[in-house]
Amino acid sequence: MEYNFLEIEKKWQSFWAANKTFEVKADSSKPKYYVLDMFPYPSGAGLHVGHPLGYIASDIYSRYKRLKGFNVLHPMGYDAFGLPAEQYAIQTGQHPAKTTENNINRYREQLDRIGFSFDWSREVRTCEPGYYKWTQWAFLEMFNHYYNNDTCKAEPIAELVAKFENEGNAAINAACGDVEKFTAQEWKSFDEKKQSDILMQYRIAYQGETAVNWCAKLGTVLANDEVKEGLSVRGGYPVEQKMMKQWQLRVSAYAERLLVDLDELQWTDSLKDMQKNWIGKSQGAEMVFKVGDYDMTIFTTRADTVFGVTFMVLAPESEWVDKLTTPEQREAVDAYLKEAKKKTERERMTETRKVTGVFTGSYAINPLTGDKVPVWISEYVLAGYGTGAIMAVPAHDSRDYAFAKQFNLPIIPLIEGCDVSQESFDAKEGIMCNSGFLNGMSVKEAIPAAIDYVEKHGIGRRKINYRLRDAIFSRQRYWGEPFPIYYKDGIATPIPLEELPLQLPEVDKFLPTETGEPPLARAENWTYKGYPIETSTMPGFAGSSAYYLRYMDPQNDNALVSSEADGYWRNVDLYIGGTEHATGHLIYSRFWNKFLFDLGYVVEKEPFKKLINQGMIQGRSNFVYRIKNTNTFVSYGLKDQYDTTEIHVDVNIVNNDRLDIEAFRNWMPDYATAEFVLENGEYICGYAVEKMSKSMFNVVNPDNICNSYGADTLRLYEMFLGPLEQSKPWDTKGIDGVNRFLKRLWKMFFDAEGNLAVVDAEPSAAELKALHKLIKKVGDDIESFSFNTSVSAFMIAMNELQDLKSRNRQILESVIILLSPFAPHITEELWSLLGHKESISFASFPEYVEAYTIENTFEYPVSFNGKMRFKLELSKSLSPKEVEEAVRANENTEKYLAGKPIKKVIVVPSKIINIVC
RNA sequence: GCUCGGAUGGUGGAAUAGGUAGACACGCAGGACUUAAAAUCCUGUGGGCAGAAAUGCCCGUACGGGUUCGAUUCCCGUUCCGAGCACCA
Repeated sequence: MEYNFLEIEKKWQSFWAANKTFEVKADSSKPKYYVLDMFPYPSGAGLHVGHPLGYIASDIYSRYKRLKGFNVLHPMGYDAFGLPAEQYAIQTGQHPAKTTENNINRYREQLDRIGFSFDWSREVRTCEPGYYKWTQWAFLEMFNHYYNNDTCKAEPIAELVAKFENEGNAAINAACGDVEKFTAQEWKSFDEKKQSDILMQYRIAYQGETAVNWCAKLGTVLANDEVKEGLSVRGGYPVEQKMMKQWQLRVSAYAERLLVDLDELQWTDSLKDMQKNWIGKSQGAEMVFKVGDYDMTIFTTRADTVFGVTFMVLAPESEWVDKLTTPEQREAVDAYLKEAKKKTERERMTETRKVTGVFTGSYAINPLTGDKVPVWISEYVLAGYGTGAIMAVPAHDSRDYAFAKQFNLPIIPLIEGCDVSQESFDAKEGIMCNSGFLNGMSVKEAIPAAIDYVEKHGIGRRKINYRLRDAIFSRQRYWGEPFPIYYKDGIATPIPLEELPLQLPEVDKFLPTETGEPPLARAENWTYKGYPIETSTMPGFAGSSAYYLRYMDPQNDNALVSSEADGYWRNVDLYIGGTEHATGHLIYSRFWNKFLFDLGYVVEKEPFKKLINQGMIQGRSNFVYRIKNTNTFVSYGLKDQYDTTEIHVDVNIVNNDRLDIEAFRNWMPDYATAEFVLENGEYICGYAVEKMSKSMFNVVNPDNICNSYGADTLRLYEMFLGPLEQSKPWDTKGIDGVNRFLKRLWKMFFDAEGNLAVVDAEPSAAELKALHKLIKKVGDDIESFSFNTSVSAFMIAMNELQDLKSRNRQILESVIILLSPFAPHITEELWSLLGHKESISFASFPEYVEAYTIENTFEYPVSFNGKMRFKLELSKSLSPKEVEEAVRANENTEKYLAGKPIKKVIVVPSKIINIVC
């Protein structure tokens, strides 16, 4: 009987679907386990072999947990809103809903072939109204709440209004924008518009003027994590800074909790570090400098260096710029601002070392020394961080130093013995000098002492700043969730909850209007009760921020998730996905969850307990070498004898770096008449490891692998390739090894005639030892996500059992249970051939019995003075004294010792004996 | 520039409470079966030296030091590669 994987895999995939094998219910009699993959954006290109890596790992873990008796929730869905579908729609006129659906269907076909144990009855798609109703709902909840810094949680905006009516806002400690103080009387005297504007400053989802990343080519603003090196992540188009009024989420209010709660998560340190850096907490002080009649506040982490301030610097966008520019300097300042504005973010970054700036004409008074210092404007100060203004200490900050050198400003060293003639001294160490009452202190003492001093004298206070900015939440695009907001006389007003979802309207074109408004402005009757509805849509991360909650209760029309479902499933126990979401999705999702936690909708304050980042699978590209100006190709080993051009060749027509010459001639018309210079009768290709992409002709499609080797082989091979979290190249040539393993496993169950040949008998000690070694290894490996070494362990165990000619039923049944998470189809088939009616998924993971694996004799390698010499066989573990006697008694070792005395005996239990003589 | 992570045969990779480095697999070489090929099975395979052979010796985990009876593993320094952040005061 042959191992017919095509038939077997099809059979069991249908079986699982028909029997709903992997559908789960909230079942409180069993412990729950929630395994989640980062759901894919269904792109037009389909899946390549790199995509399923994480899904295979999570599937192995899910199937393992089921065998261990857990009620496992393992769902899948699609992150279906997004730019590529819309860009494609603009080019082709096809509706993004249509292309998205086609892509989803293609994805589903590909996923189904790999044999995942997803509960597809819980599938979600972020672009479906039934789903995005809850995205809109969460947005409105954020709109209707503010962040109370005293209680450290989100609270209803209605409660805030009540406080305003009673006592004004003087005593309110909330995360908010710039708001003037007002009394209860004043609040009541404000008109509706003014009150609305004030409340907007407090809302968690709010509309505000801010510097945004504007991408002209995409026609939309982007969040910080959607921009890399001044270019948009999607498309790679230039991005510029622009002041715009946008919807934002007050993520910054949660900065401290997002930071602190990282401690309890089982995430890798590197990912936690990335989030910590992104949140960027820094402790320092705010200090007030008088400039004429104004009090200008700055933020510093080096309060100790205030005696070395020789100038001040404002960000070009700072509101102080206008106030402090003197008439004489007005022209120069305007010219500078105009230049600065013209630059894209990209240009600013590449010119990072170029020092630019302009003097405002005003002077500030150093509050400690009383010195008069000039106030400058420069791009190196950021408007969005701190107060947008700094005190410059050129002796101890390299950026201030560069500026001072450029514009010839004084530099005062503050640390004994430091040399600031060539560069600044940035380290926080040394003894203070030139610093009044701080003289003689170490820097570590001086920082708090300086802050204490300014606090006592009312010139400043302790302050913590975060780099984490509020998330820009609107996009001027079509293919996203519409905002459930309309403008009643210019006042942003929510559409009532019971009227959600607000469905995405049809438009004639997916482009901005002639007047530059977003595509939704093209929709007919895009109004609510006659008032205009918001025309921006929500960004990609909106729909992916709470999808893990929706899987718990996907059909619920009355709540995002019922409290019963949430109370049972709680949060994700294991989350697997790429590291590229470290500062985007994984921050937003944590924020979103904490907000819902504050409101009592969810019971856990963190969404993802354990997180594994699977590495990327890279492509292994092949090259041919064309002799310049000819159509002749020279083999890899001979290419240096010619002047050649390296050309990518499709890896599918290369086998083991040998080019299939006929296939190459047929590959592209240009090569039909190609000539070859061969070595040993073959054309050898060069290779390189690169990103898997169409343009490099190194894409390997999982469907092809399933057709020629089967899904079980694909699954095993992807795991066998290397550690899960490491990036590694795909190379199809190694796949024969795991395929051979499965074929040999299959053969173990049958005799030469093809009949099932399993023996019912008591297993031998040797068989039990091989099995229990495997149980231990596989169990430990799965728990630690070392799937590559467990695949090896299966191969080793099978070799051992083959040597023993084992056909023992008990042993083989246990082996296939162990293997079933990795290779579910072949093991289901064998399980059923062995007479089991139920799916192998309902079997139990075999118990490990240590007694079977214990050795009766110990073979100790014996080393003398560290050099390995002999092996010594002992019947049991011995003490050093007993070992010394055994060594003396042994012919070999005594020969080496030749009567010399033994100084010391070191015994490393069950590993090695070292004799020092 | 700052913060992390990594470097082991021709290839992917095993092995860390420090204890026989190179498991397992690919590739390669040789052999069996076959008219032949595929498939399958067996043997060998880090480098060097000696030997007819069994075998023995030396060198080897990016490089240079250190701790230790003993280091791929721990510590210090260097080089190279990868990822993230990027004027965050």
